[in-house]
Amino acid sequence: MILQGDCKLELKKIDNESVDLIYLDPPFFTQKKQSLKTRDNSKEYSFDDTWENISDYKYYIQDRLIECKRVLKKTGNIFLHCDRSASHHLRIALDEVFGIDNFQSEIVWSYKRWSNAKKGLLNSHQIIFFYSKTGNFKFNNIYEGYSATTNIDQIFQKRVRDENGKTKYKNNENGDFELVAEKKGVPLSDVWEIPYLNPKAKERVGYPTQKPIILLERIIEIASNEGDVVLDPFCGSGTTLVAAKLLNRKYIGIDASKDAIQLTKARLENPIKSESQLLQNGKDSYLNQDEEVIEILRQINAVPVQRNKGIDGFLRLNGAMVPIPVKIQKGSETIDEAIRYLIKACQTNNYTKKILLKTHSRQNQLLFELPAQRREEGLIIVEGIEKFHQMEESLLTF
Amino acid sequence: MILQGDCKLELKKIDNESVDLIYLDPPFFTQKKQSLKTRDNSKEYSFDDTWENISDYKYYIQDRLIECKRVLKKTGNIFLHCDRSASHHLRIALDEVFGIDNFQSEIVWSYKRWSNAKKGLLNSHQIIFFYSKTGNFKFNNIYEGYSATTNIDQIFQKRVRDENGKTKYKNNENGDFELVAEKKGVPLSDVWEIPYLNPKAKERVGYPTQKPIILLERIIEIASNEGDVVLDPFCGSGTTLVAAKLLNRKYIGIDASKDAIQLTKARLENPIKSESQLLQNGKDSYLNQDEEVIEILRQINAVPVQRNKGIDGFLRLNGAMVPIPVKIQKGSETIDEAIRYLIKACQTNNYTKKILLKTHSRQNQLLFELPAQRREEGLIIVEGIEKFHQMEESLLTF
DNA sequence: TCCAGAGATGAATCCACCC
DNA sequence: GGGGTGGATTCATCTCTGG
Repeated sequence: MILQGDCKLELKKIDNESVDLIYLDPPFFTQKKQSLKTRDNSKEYSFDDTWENISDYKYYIQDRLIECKRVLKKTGNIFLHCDRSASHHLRIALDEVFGIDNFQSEIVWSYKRWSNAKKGLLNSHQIIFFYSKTGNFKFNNIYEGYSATTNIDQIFQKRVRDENGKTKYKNNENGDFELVAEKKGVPLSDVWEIPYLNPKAKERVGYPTQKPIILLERIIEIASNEGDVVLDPFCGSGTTLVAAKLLNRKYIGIDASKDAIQLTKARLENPIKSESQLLQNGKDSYLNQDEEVIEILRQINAVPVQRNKGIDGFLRLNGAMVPIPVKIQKGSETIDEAIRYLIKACQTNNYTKKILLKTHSRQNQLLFELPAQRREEGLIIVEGIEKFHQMEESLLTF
Repeated sequence: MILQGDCKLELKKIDNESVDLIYLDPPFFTQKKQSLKTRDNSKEYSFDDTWENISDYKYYIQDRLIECKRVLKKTGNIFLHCDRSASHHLRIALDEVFGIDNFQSEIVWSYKRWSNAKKGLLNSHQIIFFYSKTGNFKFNNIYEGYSATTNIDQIFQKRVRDENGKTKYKNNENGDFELVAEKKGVPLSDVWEIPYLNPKAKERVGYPTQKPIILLERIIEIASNEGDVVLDPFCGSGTTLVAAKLLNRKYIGIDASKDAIQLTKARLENPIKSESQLLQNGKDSYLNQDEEVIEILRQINAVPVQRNKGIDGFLRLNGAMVPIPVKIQKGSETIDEAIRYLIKACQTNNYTKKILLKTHSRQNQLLFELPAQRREEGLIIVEGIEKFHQMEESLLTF
């Protein structure tokens, strides 16, 4: 079900205690108008969310939270996605409406993001508060694997308390240990590292602040079951509803904007979910350099580059990375091959210099001479790390 | 300088605008008395922190924050380490004392922790608020390496705006790109993954809520310079002061407890910092299993175990891990060697069963027969994955 | 001195194309 | 066709300028 209008009014159409899970991503407390055009410039979505002051904003949210509480079942849960500038006020509103005792978690959604020139730390997380309606709330535990540093042997051992009341692992009269029957794994943490929705992702529909489907899926999975009713009173582009549909939950979405409603309906008919390489393979799958190369790069104080066969790193000058690419000749490469890879990788970027660090020479390469054409292209061959350090100053001019 | 007493009074002894950096880890808002004994039970540190209600607590903190603001230089910074149950109230106190505009960051300190049986998400982060006294605050940018997925070639390119005002990378008449001079790296994020101080770390002095030195070092590095004055009005075991000393900052510590002051003084004379393997080598260094083994474990639905030469995993029954260790015979191991490793790894834990999955047999092992003694010890040799699946039901009884 | 709006920023990561 | 890599796109941005 999708409703258009202010959720304060629209929520009144929903029965008492009929919803299992609510996710809200309310407008932020900003003092300026936000807008963003879609990629093809066909549409402009904007928020005209200006409140006089923070307490107006708090009341605005609180009013709607009260309605949310009414429609929520006794076993229901609510997740409030917060704005960094007002999260503390929102939590106070939640405390007042749902009660301090029903606070369950402060979830940190952490991600990597393109940076900006801001003075200070790069802002790369958002907060989601998780409250329940009562102490008897639905929750599906998800377990993850143990950390590689965990001594898994030990956690199977039963424990006892010593004379001071501290627990220790128990061993029986033979010095052996007694075992517990089973371990389920590590419960899901409240810090979630989920990649930010990439600017180029197909999943993107051109709506500002669009959330990754996988974030909503996780919330829906832990806090509701199949067939349950999921409500999003500020549904925007409809990510929550798409996730709910994919997980076989019923859904109710509300938004004040006609455009948003239209977009949501279209998305529900054809839900697209990005298949993130990063999520599927893990970030380690991108690391393709062997330790030897990393070590040489460290010795010449270069920044390592992954994801590129022709360039292994860039040089550093006064701590900053400068556009002078370096390739380290691999054990399996002849000098000719190494040159070819490096030149190819540089062909569209006209670096004034490119450096090949020779690490070995085979019999048939002793007489190798660098062709004039290559020298013109700025290719410099350095014979080993020691030589590199001798030449370093001249190499770093460009 | 180290002062004993309530910091509200002791702070009055400090001159106006004389401190560069303040870090506070105030007592938490709990309704019960906290206490913890040292490892050898020789001493008991306790907090008698009970406030009637949250607003009493807020005023208690706010009073002290006002004094903090007075002693802080105009270029100074303050970091407030929060308790999860009161962080929102503390931030409101900070807003009131330092001003909303001087809010710089909400830092998330995230760590792995012993799990508990709590229903819901495992609570594994703490919040530190970072406020400055004015807009002109000290800040040392720290840059980190680029993500492995970043296209480093590209970020060296200059850009222009297209007709719609969107930026794109610029190429000149030849189709080549123009380059920017240098890149510094990725600014430090506001989510810090720092291992929790291990209960057995040398660094531990037996004081409750002790923080890792490295956490304090990072704060001190980004927000002050050498020779600056660092103040901790609730210095506890003195971690802040130790970190300040190690980084050549001057320090002032205040604590109400005589024991805490004594401990701090002792620590300052002989600062010990854990050399965490985890921190130095990164968590990937613990992953010592090759992909082949991981793949076999996946096929037999076992939980992989790192950090152990004799046990590669534990079996799973109905999704939960059970205490039946498995070893996968490696390509380089004879069956005898594999048995020896497995038995050795199991010697202190009397697992009723231990399983060796044979993956290959060499000529001289075709006639191998399991000695009776080994069978008594519960060792079962399974010849390959297919065989494992045939026997699975019987293997999983114990 | 303050505020609004223009202009500069900068790396993450998915997509699409190319061997 | 499948792995590799060049390219596109983003900002509930951030900073700076000018009135």
